[in-house]
Amino acid sequence: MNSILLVEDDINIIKSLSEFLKGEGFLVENADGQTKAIEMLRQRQFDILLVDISLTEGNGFAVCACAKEMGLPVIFLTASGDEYSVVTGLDMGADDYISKPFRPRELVSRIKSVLRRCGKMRSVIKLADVTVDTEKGIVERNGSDLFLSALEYRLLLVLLNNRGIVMSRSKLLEDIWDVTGDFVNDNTLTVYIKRLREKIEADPQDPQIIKTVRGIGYKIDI
Amino acid sequence: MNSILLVEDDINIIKSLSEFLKGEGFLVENADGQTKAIEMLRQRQFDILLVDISLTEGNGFAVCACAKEMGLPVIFLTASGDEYSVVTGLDMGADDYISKPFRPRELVSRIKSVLRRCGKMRSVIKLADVTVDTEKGIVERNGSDLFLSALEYRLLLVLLNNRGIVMSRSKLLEDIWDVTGDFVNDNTLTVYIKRLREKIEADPQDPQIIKTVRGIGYKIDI
DNA sequence: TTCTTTTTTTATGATTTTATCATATTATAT
DNA sequence: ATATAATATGATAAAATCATAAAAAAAGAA
Repeated sequence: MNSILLVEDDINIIKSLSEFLKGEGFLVENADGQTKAIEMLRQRQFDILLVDISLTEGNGFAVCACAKEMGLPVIFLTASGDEYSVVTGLDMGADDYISKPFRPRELVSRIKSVLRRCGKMRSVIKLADVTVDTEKGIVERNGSDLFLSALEYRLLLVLLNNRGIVMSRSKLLEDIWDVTGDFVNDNTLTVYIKRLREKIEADPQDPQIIKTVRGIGYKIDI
Repeated sequence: MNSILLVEDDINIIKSLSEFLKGEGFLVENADGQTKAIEMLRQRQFDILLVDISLTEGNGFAVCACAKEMGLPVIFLTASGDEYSVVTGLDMGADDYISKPFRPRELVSRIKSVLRRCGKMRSVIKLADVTVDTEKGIVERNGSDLFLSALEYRLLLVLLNNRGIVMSRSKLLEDIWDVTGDFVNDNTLTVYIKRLREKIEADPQDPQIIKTVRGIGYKIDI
């Protein structure tokens, strides 16, 4: 889970954007001005800085400089057509910029792209004593590979992408086997859950990672 | 529970899509034309508008404008490759669009994303000391799961979708057991109300959440 | 090819949920 | 106060769901 510091003075944008980014799996903190932002940068560890350069308090360049000092990637949010700021921003070492109004999904893909580019994309997820590295495609316990098959891995990823929420059998079938009807035997999923549990659960008889929600499906809420 | 107004003139799409969306926990109402849609928008409260811009009656832009006036987010359903409409639609203030044919699940994730973005995502509902998280599919008290069965949960959702208004026994039977006549024993509902109360009410003998409206049905108006 | 691994299907037993019945209780009207 | 209708409750049979084992089919590797 990557953490973001969002510096923005428009309370509405803060609310909606940070909500959206959280929904996308990021850890988001807000600062409504440069002073506060710089303070937060010093106190905590962030993976990326999103800063609105049309801030009323200063123009956002100070936070940017501070972030750069700490080796943090920066994305600028600009008012549309603010060419001057864009140029200056990129000169300042901003890694990308996006002009308002933008589509949140577009922003997310830019964030991911920047994180990936500077090797900050955190793709390692811990589930109890099991580690899933989605970048490398490896699942391990105590450093030793658990050797999941392609389908087992895919099943784990789908559950992981929806961590905390119940995935119905039909959704899982659809996501993993690309079927809308029932072209694969419904029990196939059951069998795969068993196989996956046998590999990743400490005690497959009493699964702690993958929980069954009877009548609906399965979930990971650890 | 988020409510959706679906504006679409193809009866087949209306049926299948609204059925699917209901299954995803949304409250769905349909309008088969712009005039009716605008009327409905004025009468009731919705959280989001889904509109097919290839409507035979007008092109859907009028409803969109009306929705925007009311601060309602809009998603366009477009015929594939209808780029002109897409551009115009986004200019009109549509929050997203999806082109047919689309996978229903894709639509759902877009809807959720838009709702989240504009802070309208209603997924956590509090009823006295009970919390219902419709996104996660969890009902809990003091952080501990109440483990509702699939049907108990569905019954709770239907009542919740119609919070404040009395649901007649026949309507509940229709919504939950998909029956119009009396294929299920009428008492089945009574029994399930009891079971649900036993799990969610602090004192099942004196229910505070699910109220009985004698002669009609049940309601939640807490 | 032959052997191994992965994927899918089938079969079976245990468990939980669901539907129904019988009966008790409560509310309303006469 | 009593009769009647509506709802609540408890018990039980039927059905659906899930876990598991094991075999068959398909896909890959040696």
